[in-house]
Amino acid sequence: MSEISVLLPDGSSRALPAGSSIADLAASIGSRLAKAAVAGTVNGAEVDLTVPLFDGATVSIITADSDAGRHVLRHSTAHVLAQAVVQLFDGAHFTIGPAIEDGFYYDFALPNNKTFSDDDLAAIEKRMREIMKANQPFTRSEVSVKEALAVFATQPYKCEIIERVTSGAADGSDVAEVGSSDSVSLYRNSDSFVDLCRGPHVPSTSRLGHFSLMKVAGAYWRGNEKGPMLQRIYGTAWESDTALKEHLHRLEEATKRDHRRLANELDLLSFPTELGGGLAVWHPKGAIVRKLMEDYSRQRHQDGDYQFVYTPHLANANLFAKSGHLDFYADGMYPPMEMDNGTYYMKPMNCPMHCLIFDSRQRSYRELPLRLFELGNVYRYERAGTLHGLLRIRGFTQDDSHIYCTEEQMADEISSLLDFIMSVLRRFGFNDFEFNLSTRNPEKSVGSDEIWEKATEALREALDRHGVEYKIKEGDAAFYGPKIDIDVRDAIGRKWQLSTIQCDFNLPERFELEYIGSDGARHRPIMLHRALFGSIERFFGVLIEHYAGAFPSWLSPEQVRVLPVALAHDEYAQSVVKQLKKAGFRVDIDHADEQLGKRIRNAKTSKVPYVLVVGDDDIAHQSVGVNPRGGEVERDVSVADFITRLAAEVAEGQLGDIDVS
RNA sequence: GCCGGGUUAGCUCAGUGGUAGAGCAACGCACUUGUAAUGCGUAGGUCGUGGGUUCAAUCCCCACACCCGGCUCCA
Repeated sequence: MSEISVLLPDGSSRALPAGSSIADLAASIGSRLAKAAVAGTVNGAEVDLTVPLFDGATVSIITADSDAGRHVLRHSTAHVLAQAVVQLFDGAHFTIGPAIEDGFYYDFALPNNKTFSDDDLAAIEKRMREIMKANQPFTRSEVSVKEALAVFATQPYKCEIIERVTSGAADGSDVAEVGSSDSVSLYRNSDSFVDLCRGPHVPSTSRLGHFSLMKVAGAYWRGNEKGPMLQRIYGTAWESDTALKEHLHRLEEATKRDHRRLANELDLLSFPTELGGGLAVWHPKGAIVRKLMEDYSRQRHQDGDYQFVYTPHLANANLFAKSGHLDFYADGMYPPMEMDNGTYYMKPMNCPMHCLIFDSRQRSYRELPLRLFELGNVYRYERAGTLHGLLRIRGFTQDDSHIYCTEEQMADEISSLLDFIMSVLRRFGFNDFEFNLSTRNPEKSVGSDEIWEKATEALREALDRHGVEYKIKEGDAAFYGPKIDIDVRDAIGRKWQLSTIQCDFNLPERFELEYIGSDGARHRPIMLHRALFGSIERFFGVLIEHYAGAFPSWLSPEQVRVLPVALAHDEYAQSVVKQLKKAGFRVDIDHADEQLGKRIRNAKTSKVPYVLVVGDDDIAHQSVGVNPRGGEVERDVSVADFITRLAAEVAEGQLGDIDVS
């Protein structure tokens, strides 16, 4: 019997009978591996477990509990979803169904523009489980384009995909479905169901099952809002029931820290219907946190040689015509107000006004870099369906700065900005940063090749100088210049885009900004836009979710709550409150008209960092019982001691306990 | 803006073609309590807004506002 030898990822080689597959290889290594294997790679390409191996191949086994393995499970589950829908809904057209983070989706078009209901979802899930129980093998085949078009004669979307791929017009999503060669690969898992797919897939439907259909939503075909609206079914799928349960549990935890829910529960702010969509009012407790955020921001900007400016909320339309924003973004601005002396708009950004300040007198190179800073209120008419609590809002406040500098100063300025940004974000408990460099989109940009090259290089240099890793987002820049975006990860690992540094070659041009150089000649400055929080509102929303509402003591609206054990201790409690207030803390008293346990509970659910309980012993010793959020009770702490400790914690910006449960 | 689902007491939510209920919160009384829910009682709602169908609408239909989940968009 002839043998072949294959190379494994650890560098070892393994002999197998000729004709062996990856499944055979896995079985020869161990039964657990065989059970966990869902696909493999041969010379780097992902393939099905059943593919026969050849002598000298480099082979790896993809197991269900790896990222690649889960991807295969999810994609295969998506196929079964399509199969179930096609079986249950006569005349349904199926389109594409990729694996995504944590799961998969599949897009369908139902006859007569029908839509799926929750009951439908339950029925579909039931059918999927039947298909999985039936243990149908996924069988791959390659057919010609002509044959494929015949197979999918009743599926117009599939035909469109096939035609796009073969005509070379395909994009990434098409290729994932089909592959990109002259032939088309199909996966058939019963006589009644076949789908276009590049694969790989699990060997049979019985390998699936730890999944759940999550929700149904509308989605445009090809993401084109002028195209047809399809019905998208989202699901999640995992390698085990345990993993599935953990995922569902994570979703529940994320719901608990939803900033809209917590903002309401903690009485921070609200979105009154009477105000209109996307507009918030800040209640006293939210306003305290906001003020602390703003105070901190102002202090840091003052230390960083920024100059503070103020500009109005309204401007004559001429200003936005000059800046070019009216041409590009009129739809996203609140409608114009016609006045006696012209047309006015709410400002959707502060930059044009800062340019006016720069241009208000002649500028010297000696003034550069000139850093103008404003907590600027702007209004953008975000489309109704896009509003999302504080994260997408119509009236908001940017911690906005525009820095005017020379080309030579650009790299240093950007580099120190990166330090500045990270230092500020760390104060708010963010330590995990990701950087993205967005480069020019040649189809949609202003400015010379030379200046784009220079600016992109300056951004790149600043990133390199910090030794941080970054992703390039090709063509993702604004039309006026390249940018760096900074994402942070929160306490439960979710990613948020917060800060941005953008180069702008457009506004200095349009406003004809100039400074006098050391050579006595006029030069055009480079303009940098940058925001650290992005918007105060959005940042606050992210902070609420990051801390799950349990703000660190320096930010907490109520830092201490004092509870007298009984009425007799009220006077002493008041004196403790007085001392704490004198020390500058935000403190409340909760009188003894309810049981102590109840009042402790109330304080805990309000997420107050420190509960102080005072009774007879404390009056005798001038002490307090300290019950810290997320910590152990400590009795007989002297008031002076507690003040010293809390003062140190607040001053050092100790970030308290981040609830990562 | 598009596709779905919603809007009932301060909050979280039940419910019905014959004008409504729970828990928590509020208020009152009793209890005076040493570390996460004391007991009893009281009050509180034009059932999002405006039309329509009906003898009768919180419930069915239409429009609008706002919210939620997605899509698209995000200077």
